[in-house]
Amino acid sequence: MNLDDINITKNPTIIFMGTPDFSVPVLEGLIQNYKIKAVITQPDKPVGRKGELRPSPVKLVASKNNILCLQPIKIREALQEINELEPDIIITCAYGQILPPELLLIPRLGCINVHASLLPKLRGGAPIHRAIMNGYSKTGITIMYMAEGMDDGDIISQRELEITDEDTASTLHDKLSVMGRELLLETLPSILNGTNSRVKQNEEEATFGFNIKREDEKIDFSKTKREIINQVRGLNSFPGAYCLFEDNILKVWQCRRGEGIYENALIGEIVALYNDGFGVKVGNGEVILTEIQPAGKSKMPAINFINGHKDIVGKILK
RNA sequence: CGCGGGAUGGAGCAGUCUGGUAGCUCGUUGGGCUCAUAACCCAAAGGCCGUUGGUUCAAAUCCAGCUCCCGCAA
Repeated sequence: MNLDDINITKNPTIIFMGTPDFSVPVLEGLIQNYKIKAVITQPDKPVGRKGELRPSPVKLVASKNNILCLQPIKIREALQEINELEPDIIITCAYGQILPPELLLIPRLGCINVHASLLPKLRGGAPIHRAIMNGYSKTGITIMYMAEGMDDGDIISQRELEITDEDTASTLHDKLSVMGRELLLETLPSILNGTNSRVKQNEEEATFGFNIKREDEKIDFSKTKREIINQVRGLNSFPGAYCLFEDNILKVWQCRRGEGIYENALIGEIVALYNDGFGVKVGNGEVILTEIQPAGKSKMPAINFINGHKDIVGKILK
C-alpha cells in the first residue's frame, strides 16, 4: 500500500473511537496514513487510591497529534456533534460503549470495528484474556462491520495468530494490537473503494468472552493443572489471578506444571518446595507457583516469599 | 478525608504489645569438600531499623506530623 493508492480513494473523513492501550497502535497507524477528523474516547476516570482523573491512552495520542477529542459520558449525547462532522466512516477499536443504531447509520461507509478474536468466537469485552483462559491454541483479529448486537456484524477480514505456551494476556495483547493495526491498514483501502468482502457470521458457532469479573480471578485449586495455568497466564499482567493464604489475598502471577501426584494431600495444600517456587496440590496433581504477590506487598519471586515464610509446607491455599 | 496492609544490610521476613548487645532464611565475596553442582561445610563483608520532631538515663520499639509502596473498593 502506498500513498498513491490512498489518494485514489479520496481523502475520507474518518472518526476513530477507542479507549485503552490496545487501541493506541491502531489509532497511530491510522494517523500515519490518513487524516483523522476526530477521536472519541471514554471520559477521564478516577484511577487508583487517590482517585486522580486520568485521560485514556487514546486521548493522549489524540492530544499529541492535535486531533479533536470528544469524551461523551453517554455516546448518545454526542450524536449530533458526530453528525455535523459528516464522517465517511467510523472506525472503532475497544471503545467501551455499545453504539446505538442511530450512530451506525451516520457514516456513508458504515462503522467498522477491530476486534481481538476470530469472530464469531469470543464476542464481547475480554477476548484476549478469554482466549488464553479457555486454552485456545489460536486467536486473531477480525475487521468487521458493526451491527446492533454484541460483535455480531458481518466480517470483512480476519487474520490468525498462534497462542504459544509462553503467551500471557499481556504478550498476546501486544501482538494482537499490532496485528490489528496491520490488518486494518491492509483492509481499509478495499472498504473505502467498496471492493471489500462481507461475510455473515455463523451464529451457531458464536461464543462469548465477557469482561473479567472478580470471581473469574479466584483460583479454584480443584481444577486441573492446565486450567489453573491458563487462568494465571490469561490474567497476567492484569488483573491477576488470586487465592487466599491465611485469609489474605495472594496474587499468583506465574506458575508452572509440577509432576507430583500427592494423592493424600488436600486441595490447595502446599506440598513441596523447589528452587523457583512452591508446589500446590490441585485437582489432577501439582502446580508450582513461581511468582506471587501478597496483599500489601509488591510482586515477588515465590522463592523470596519462601525465604521469609518458613514452615509454609502443609498450609492450605483457598 | 472510601477501607486496609507495609517501609529493618542486596531480596524476603522476625523483633515493636512488655523500650536496654541488630536476628532468621537467602543472596554476595573468600575458603573447603566433591568427578562435578543450583547440593553440603567454614568464614567474611554489608544496617544511623523510610523521614522529621517529641517523651526517656536509654527508642527499630512509645507519641505526633510527613513521604513513599501495595491490596481492596470505585
